[in-house]
Amino acid sequence: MSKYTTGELAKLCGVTVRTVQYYDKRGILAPSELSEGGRRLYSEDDLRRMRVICFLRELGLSIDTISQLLAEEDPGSVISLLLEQQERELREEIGERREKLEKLETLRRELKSVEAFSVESIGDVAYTMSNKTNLKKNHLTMLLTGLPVTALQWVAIILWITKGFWWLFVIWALVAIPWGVLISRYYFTHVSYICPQCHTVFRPTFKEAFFASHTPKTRRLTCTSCGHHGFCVEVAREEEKEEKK
Amino acid sequence: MSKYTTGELAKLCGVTVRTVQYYDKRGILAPSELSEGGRRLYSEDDLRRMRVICFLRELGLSIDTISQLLAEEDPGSVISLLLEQQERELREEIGERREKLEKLETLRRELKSVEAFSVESIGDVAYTMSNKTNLKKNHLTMLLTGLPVTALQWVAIILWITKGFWWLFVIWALVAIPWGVLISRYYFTHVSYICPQCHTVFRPTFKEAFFASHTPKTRRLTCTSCGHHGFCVEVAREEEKEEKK
DNA sequence: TTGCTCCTCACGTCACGTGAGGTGGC
DNA sequence: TTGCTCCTCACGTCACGTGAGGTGGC
Repeated sequence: MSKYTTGELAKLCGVTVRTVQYYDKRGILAPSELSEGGRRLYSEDDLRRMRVICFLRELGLSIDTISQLLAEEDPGSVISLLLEQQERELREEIGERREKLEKLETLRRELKSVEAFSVESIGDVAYTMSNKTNLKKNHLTMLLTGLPVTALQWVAIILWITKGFWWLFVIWALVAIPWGVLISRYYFTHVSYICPQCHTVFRPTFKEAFFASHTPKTRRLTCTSCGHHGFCVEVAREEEKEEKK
Repeated sequence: MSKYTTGELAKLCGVTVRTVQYYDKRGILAPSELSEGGRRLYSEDDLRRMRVICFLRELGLSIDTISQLLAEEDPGSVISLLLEQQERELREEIGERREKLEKLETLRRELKSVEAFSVESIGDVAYTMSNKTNLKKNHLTMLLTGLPVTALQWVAIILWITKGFWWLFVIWALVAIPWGVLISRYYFTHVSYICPQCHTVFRPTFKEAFFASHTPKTRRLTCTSCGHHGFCVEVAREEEKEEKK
């Protein structure tokens, strides 16, 4: 019956000597014998137990869980539960990491388009990312309410060309122009802009926003906080809260 | 210019007061002002910085990485690298967890078929899992070397039936029987068995193994270590090492 | 005055790793 | 005697959380 020293056991199980000592300290694997000099001596049975412990650790079970399992008088009844729980936890962790990965990729993509980079730019991107769904909702509303007007426009144009009903187009224009103003007014009360200079979220005047040149995500505006003039990123406006003094 | 207390800042960023205090201690976000009573007061700029920190933490960046990033005089040049590195790490972690999940599922499946469950059964399953590829290699070898003999068998049978060449079948038998013995001998020198009683890996005699009843993964044998008789799980034999006294 | 919030200090978490200073065993 | 391995003790890692005992500010 050969006995193993701490180092031998460690090598056989692919861990360090400190890990073996630590498992002893944690009471999860005590050596079955001690030499006169106080050195740990492990038996064949100890080795088997150590291998089980290392295997379970590789699966991510905590030392507490393992010691609970080893102390159980009927391990068969709980092992399944513990393993299932561990599987659930791993699945959750994978999900979390996937979300983080997606956010990281978005962040990296968005940061590429930032011209004047500073640490606060990260905050801007974070802000746009967090309220992206609200902004999308706004855009969808615009699109849906715009559809009937656009349909009317095409009908008017087609009837003008085919039947010569030019007055129908005039009627459309009389409807569409006030409608455009109204819907824009509604829209601009539901979005704000981030100044790339001072990183404040501000609301431009309706007139400036309405006539400003823009891209799908930005609009050339003057910051009401620092006076900077340039393209500002559009975000959904936070719902109003009563102002604290 | 309103100022935020520790608690307000914490609430606005969705963290605890202790986290805010900890970030101060780590030198990553010092309050821009202290009250006469020694309480931390955070400015609007501090809030923005805190939001950036929290966002980066949500992505899994370490505080050291973040503080390195914030201290950089030109963060734009390193942010991309740091984010990519974080993505790599996340991908690695996802891979690790996937592997663990697979192992866990295999373990759970295998444990269901164990009749006399004890903690050491986990060790047995771990052992069979770790040398599964070697065992598969053995089985593949058997299959490939068996193919020509099987082919010959079918040819002999068909010619016997269609042409009446019964002597061809006799020749086949004269080749096949010694071949079967030889290949079996080869096979049994490359596998071992785990005793479900004492969990030792042992080698049965050729004769016992050859005539023993078996399933695809097990064989009914007598353990050379504890004398237990029953179905033992087949595993690939470890390569020989010189024995230590 | 009474809650509430905030303060610091020290220790705990988790599974070890590191370093120091000493010693057993071949 | 000389390396090598092992021993214990104390402290570090990481990002906080917990609890104690005290205090500022409304």
